[in-house]
Amino acid sequence: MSSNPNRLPQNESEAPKLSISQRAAAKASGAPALEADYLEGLNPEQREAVLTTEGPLLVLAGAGTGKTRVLTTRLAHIIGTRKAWPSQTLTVTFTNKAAREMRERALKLIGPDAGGLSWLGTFHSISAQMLRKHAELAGLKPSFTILDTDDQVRLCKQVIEAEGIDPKRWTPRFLAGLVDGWKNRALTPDKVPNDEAYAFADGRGAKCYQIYQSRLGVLNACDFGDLLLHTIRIFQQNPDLLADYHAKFRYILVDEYQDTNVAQYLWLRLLAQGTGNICCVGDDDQSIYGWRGAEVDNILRFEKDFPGASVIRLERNYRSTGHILAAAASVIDQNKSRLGKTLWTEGEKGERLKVRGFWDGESEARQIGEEIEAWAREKRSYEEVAILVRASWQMRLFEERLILLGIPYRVIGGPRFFERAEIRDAMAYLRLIRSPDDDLAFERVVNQPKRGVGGTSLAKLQTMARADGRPLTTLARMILQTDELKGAARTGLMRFIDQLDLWRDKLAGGMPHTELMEVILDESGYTDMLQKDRGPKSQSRLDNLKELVRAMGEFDTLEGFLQHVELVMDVGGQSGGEEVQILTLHAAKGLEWPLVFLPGWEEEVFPSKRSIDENGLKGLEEERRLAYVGITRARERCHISFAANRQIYGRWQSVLPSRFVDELPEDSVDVASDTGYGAGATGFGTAFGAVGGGVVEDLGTSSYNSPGWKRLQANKAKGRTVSEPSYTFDGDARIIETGSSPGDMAFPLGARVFHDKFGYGRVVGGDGQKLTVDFEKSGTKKVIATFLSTP
DNA sequence: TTCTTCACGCTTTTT
DNA sequence: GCGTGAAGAA
Repeated sequence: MSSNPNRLPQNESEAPKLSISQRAAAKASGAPALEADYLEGLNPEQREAVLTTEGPLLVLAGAGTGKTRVLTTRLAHIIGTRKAWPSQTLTVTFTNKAAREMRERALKLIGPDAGGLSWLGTFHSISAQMLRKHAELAGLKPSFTILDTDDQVRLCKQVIEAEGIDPKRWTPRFLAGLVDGWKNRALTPDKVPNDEAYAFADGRGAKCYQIYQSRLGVLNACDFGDLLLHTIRIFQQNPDLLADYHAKFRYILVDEYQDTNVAQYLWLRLLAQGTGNICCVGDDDQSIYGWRGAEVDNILRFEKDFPGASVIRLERNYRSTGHILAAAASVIDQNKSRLGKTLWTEGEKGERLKVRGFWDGESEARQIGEEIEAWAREKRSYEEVAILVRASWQMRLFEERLILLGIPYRVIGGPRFFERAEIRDAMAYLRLIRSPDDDLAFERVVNQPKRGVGGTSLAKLQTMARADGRPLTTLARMILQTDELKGAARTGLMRFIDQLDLWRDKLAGGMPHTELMEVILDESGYTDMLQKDRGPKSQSRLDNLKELVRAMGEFDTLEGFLQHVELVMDVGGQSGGEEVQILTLHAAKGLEWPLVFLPGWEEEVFPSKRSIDENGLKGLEEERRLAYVGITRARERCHISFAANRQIYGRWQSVLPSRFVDELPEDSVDVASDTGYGAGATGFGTAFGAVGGGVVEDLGTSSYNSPGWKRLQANKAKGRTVSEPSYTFDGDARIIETGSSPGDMAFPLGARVFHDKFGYGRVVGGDGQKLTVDFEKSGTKKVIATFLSTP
């Protein structure tokens, strides 16, 4: 190795050796360390291309093919061969977590002495970094604040009220969503298409957006979208500045390219115009963030967008068994718009996937609980197990079950630390001390805890502030000079302003920011308020505030802490030990487990009804990619399940198996026959038999057009064993709601039934042959259904 | 101003 | 079924 670390090596053999643990082994096998350790499985041309390609490069990396390895290895190679210094590379990810992991892995390869990777981060953090340098070019002060979703919505509310729009008809949340969507597509207020502006308050959409933007300017703030948009505009309007960045960034690397939105694409394209050395890694089949602006088209169009681009396909999977891959492939193959890859493995075919139908969510959870116990009996660990659900409300049943069984588990996701009300309140106090002009923070805590400054006083302040163009704190001081406010409002506001001044002085006087936080919570009465609240949540709120103080201690200054938190809305989570993981499919991207449960595969739950309603085929295909992501998380075993009846928002509903169940390949799937309910048939028939309730619901109307019925017939035609709903009904009676306690019939006691003649009723009895229903209105008990065969 | 009551609506999640 | 949020009551 060269003794002078600052001398640029003349050729690759002189490049610094790589400090990776397996280096010795690699050497023994005669292969250069990098390739042997990290790019195993690529053919020689691909290896060469990943490491040395100049110009645009797209790596299409299927699930489990080592996507991140490709990116880190390329980065390390560029730095290791001194094609660029670390500071001359730009590496972009979507999440802070991904950025952290990338940094760790890259530093392992290039060694910690190689210099900081100061331009490795998320789109937003890198944009913020740039924007703080050139804030004045965007009409901002470098100390601008970054608003989070909550602030955004509140600002939208103000805009709506100021415009005299009915906030019930046109909700602030909706406007915030529209603005967000426009920003994702890099549309400034003047560029919003007319018809879309009409989607809000009869054509006032673009105007509201305009006002929202000018309010942001006054507040010296931007939202997340602005971080990118301002940067893009600065680049467009200042070619010489852009040229500086072109000279600076010799290589650009992008992770998860399929998740980029229009703004991010433009941002990348501007920066890549310099060297053209942009390497994007992604998988079109794993694009699951369309609903927040990701454009799969970006990856589909890559070769057009970046002329002369090379494309590499990584299709060898190192993660899952053959059956799991076959199942995933068979599902994703139904999607029309995809680039197309075929994953393969040299590993075992492994176990077939299990598909099971259950009567309801409880029995599904019960069964999954048993499977996990069996897994543990095989001396395998709980942390190897994950339950992946479509929506977070589905988690509850599993939590309850695992608690009952005493199985340790952890829910991943859930409310973020910095989004909790108490944390946001505390943060608002800090923001107000840092910048007295932060109106949103002022509004948030001026009456929290209660100081007698209620809606009327605040509204008075706001109208005056708006007329005057001055921030709320300034106006509060002015109004206190007059006798505009009386009684509690006046004393409360005065005390608030005085306290703010006092705390600000303490900070200026050198009080550590952690101590200041404690003082604020104490003197403001916030802690008192929580301690007096005997609610079930108040203790955990107090704990959270303690945790906040602890987290603040990791930063030297208040300013450093605030700037970090605005971008990274998360606090370093404790990594779990021996725990089953429960998480959403979205949160599972990028992770893997030996044993994966995929419950709740029911039409309208997964694929989600709303997704299809709102986005049609596009929505459905995204749901299908979600199914693909789910299946490919499994290394060894994968259990898919669905129920016939499910409680959604407290209401019982009959549900049908997801169409994705049908898309699984028969050869790789076992359908269990122990579903218990339904008409008790076997094979795929069981699955659909169990769903008899769903078919029955529509009896007499459109049941023969329902997807469940059609599939039942199709399966019958294929010669599979199917079970048809085997009961006749008196009139047009239909099951509309089922009880939760399964009796020994297909329709448990308590099932709610509707009858054309008698109205609503509940199942009160039955003997496997007959169903007796008590009708609420008429008071008559009547046998309405007779089973042709005993279930 | 604050407390109480009813209506509503409700994916997925990051920055 | 539950939490939020806005309208009415003390």
